[in-house]
Amino acid sequence: MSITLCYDFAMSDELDDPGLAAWKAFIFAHTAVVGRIERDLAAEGLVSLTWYDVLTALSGAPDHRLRLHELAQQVALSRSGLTRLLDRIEAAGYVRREPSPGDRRGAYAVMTAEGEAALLRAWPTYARGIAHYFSDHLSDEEKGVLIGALRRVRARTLTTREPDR
Amino acid sequence: MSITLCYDFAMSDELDDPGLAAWKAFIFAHTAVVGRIERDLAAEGLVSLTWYDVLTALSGAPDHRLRLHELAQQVALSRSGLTRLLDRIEAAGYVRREPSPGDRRGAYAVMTAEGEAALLRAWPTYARGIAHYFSDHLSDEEKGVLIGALRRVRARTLTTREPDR
DNA sequence: TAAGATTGAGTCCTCAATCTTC
DNA sequence: GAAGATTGAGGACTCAATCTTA
Repeated sequence: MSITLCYDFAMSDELDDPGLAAWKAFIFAHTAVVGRIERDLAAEGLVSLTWYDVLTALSGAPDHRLRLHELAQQVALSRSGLTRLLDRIEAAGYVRREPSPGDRRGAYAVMTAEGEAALLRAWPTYARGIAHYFSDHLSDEEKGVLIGALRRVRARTLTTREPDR
Repeated sequence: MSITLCYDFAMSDELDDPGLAAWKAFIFAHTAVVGRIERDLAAEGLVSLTWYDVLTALSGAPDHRLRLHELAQQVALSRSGLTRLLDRIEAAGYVRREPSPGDRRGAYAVMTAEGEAALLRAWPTYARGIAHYFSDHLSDEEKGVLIGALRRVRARTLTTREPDR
């Protein structure tokens, strides 16, 4: 992940100084906080953030099941990446694959009871990490600004469709 | 990287709702924007963000050189991770290793002229990405809040020393 | 032909063990 | 023994090619 950046080079025409400073603060903070939370989870033998994401996506889906390609999109992984990730999570017993009734090409990932239990086990240390490393250091006003600004940023970059890949 | 999260579980004692919403906005935005910038750089055959970080760290260091363990820390990589990364960047001709005069155990990474050129080539598309996907969508006030809040978050999580690893 | 999923090859990271020098 | 760096083994991701079904 990006830690350091650019810069004593000529500034870009399109990018101003506060814009660059905000970007640096953004990625530096991300690296620090996510790294710390990952290590806390690992230290207690809990599921990693990636596994957490998969289980959460399933947890929020109807019947706790999702088509593999939908799941891949939700966790921002390539299809093949998801295939292998799911192999590991399935081997751990937290999900199982089920054939799709209507379309014999496809499959569903379904969360098991063990998966739900793993999610619940991990949540307290995850929540503690978010609080201790992140939200405890923000005022209510700052939280509001972050929510508004960063949701907008995400929405705009997702809708700025690229050439297609 | 973490895309999705927790929750319709019981909230944590320590984590309030706006805190969680801010966290989600934060990591969702990061995934979207960084992913997009990485793809833009790759599409033009430029150095990845990781290589960029290494070259930038060297660019900002006295004499364009840094001890390997210092460099590892600056780019948030393990020592072995940095060793291998540097192998690749060195093979590309962007850095070279030099023995440390005072301490024969250690080595310096030194940026070459080619490395500096690669940095300069990548900067325009990187800057454009930061502007288009991130800072163009923020008001001046929001930039100010992000800078203040996220610098504080990073500083606190870096100083909250952990058991040591 | 195309869509869903998997496999093969290759990249890039980590931890633990090792080698060298302090 | 400890610090700096590398190596071995393995985990986890990507793109491109493949297989199956639509």
